[in-house]
Amino acid sequence: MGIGNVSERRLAPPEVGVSVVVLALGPDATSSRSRLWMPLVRRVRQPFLGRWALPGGGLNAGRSLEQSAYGALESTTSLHPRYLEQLYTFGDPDRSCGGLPMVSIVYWALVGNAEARDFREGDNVKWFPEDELPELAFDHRAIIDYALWRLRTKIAYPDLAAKLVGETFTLSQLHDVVEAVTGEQVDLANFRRRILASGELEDTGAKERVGHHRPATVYRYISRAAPGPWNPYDWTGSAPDTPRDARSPDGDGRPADDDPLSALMPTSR
Amino acid sequence: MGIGNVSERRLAPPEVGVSVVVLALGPDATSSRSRLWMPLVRRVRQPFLGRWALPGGGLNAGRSLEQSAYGALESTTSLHPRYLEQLYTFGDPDRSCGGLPMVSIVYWALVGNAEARDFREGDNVKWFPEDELPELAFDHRAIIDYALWRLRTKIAYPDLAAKLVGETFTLSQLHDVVEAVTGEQVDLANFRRRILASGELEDTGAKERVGHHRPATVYRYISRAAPGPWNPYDWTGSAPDTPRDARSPDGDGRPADDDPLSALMPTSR
DNA sequence: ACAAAAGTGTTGACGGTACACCCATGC
DNA sequence: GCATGGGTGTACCGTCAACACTTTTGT
Repeated sequence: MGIGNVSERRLAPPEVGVSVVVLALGPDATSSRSRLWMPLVRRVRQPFLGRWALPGGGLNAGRSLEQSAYGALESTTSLHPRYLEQLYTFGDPDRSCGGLPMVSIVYWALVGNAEARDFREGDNVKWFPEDELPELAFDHRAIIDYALWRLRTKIAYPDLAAKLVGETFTLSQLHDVVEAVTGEQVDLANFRRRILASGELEDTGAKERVGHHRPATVYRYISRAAPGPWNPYDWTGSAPDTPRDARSPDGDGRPADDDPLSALMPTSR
Repeated sequence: MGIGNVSERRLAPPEVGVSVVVLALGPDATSSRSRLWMPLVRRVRQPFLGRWALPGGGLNAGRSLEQSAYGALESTTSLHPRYLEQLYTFGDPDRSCGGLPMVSIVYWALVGNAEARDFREGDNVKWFPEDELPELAFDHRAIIDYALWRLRTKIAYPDLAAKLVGETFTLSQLHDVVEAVTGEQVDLANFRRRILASGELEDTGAKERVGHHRPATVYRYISRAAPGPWNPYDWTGSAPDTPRDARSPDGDGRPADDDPLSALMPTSR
């Protein structure tokens, strides 16, 4: 543990870890609408002992960064995200707050309603609504803001909303998610057409009645994965179904600044 | 965060470093057009001794990641990029090739014609055209492919093309850059309109005569950066892109472009 | 019949593409 | 004049927002 004095620390290799910003839909006390919640864990060490922080952990040798993120999330919160993507790597010196230089590879994740129930709440692990966060350790507040920005700019893509809402859903539910995330109103009629035209939704045949009105057809998200050599990991080896949708680098007309990494990562061979 | 709030770090800390994919325009032996070139350095250690690899280095304690990338680039190639952005962090176990676990925080950079002349070529540092790369060390080939993909999908934004071509330029030059990068033909008339309509170009008043024909007006890129400090809650995703320059990090090394990180990085204090 | 949500049709604005056309310059 | 690249005009097409409209359900 005790690694010498300050001057020695500056030369020491930096600490490296992964952190995860996890986002899920939850109730809004007032408006009956949904809003975003995220799990935080209380720190049990210095610095920032007692402060809330993002779930995270060290790198597991022998596992990919993504697997490490998945594992860190599972061990701290027992959550199994439906979506997991690298966000950014932070490593500026002044974020270490006097400690060792600290590099955090941050992922962001979405969990559906079903998965969110796996969550084990405790004194040191709790959900917080996105707009009522406590004081956070390190620069985690800024990281969260960035993750939220990323979600809001990408939520237009059907798959992201689908990850948040769950396995199957009606178009109204999907629509509500988008409105809850962006905070803006979206014309339902046009939303419906756009989404259906994307070809990424499949009619399950089921119908769902919300009120006592006309039932809505229930859809499922289908990944239009490239037929190529795609290796569906299997982050944990234990997760029953963690279908991460494969998105081909160019296969679809998606301009997104998204990652084709899936296809070119060394594992894909 | 990283400082294992849960499981202990089981193994030795991984090696951490930065690497940079540098892209610049250069001549094409045949077609008189331009194509992309990039500098590589020959490894002088195991593993992959003698193989070509991306310029890179370790993290400098007391410096931001971006500054470390900038510094690594300067010390290996003496290049000063006009644009520098974090690309992705690689850390899968099978990229270490039997050595220690290795995490590479990869940046990508653009240098203009003027800056490219600072380059010191040597036996162990050379430019290579993008489509005639030698065998590369580690997974650097895949990393480069990803950086190229990123460039090609983002080149539509005027600022990127401007970084490649230099301080001032004619619309034809800018157009040539885009065609060289994407490999596709772009209607010049429409290109001109689109670019000018973006409001990111400014007429310098100068004219430039290439052949013995009508002189072309010379433009300069002007960043439409929002004046004043951003409100972290203002990102509502409206602005898809906020151009920026990568300047010498002793000013302020700021990250990325399509993201608001610039505003929230700890250094901004 | 009525209310409320599901789902459809229609229109018009806007942005981008294709391509014809005029302008400036040196020979 | 004529060749060459710089620069403009215009018609067309696809996409999407706005919003009126029809359908299906339970009471």
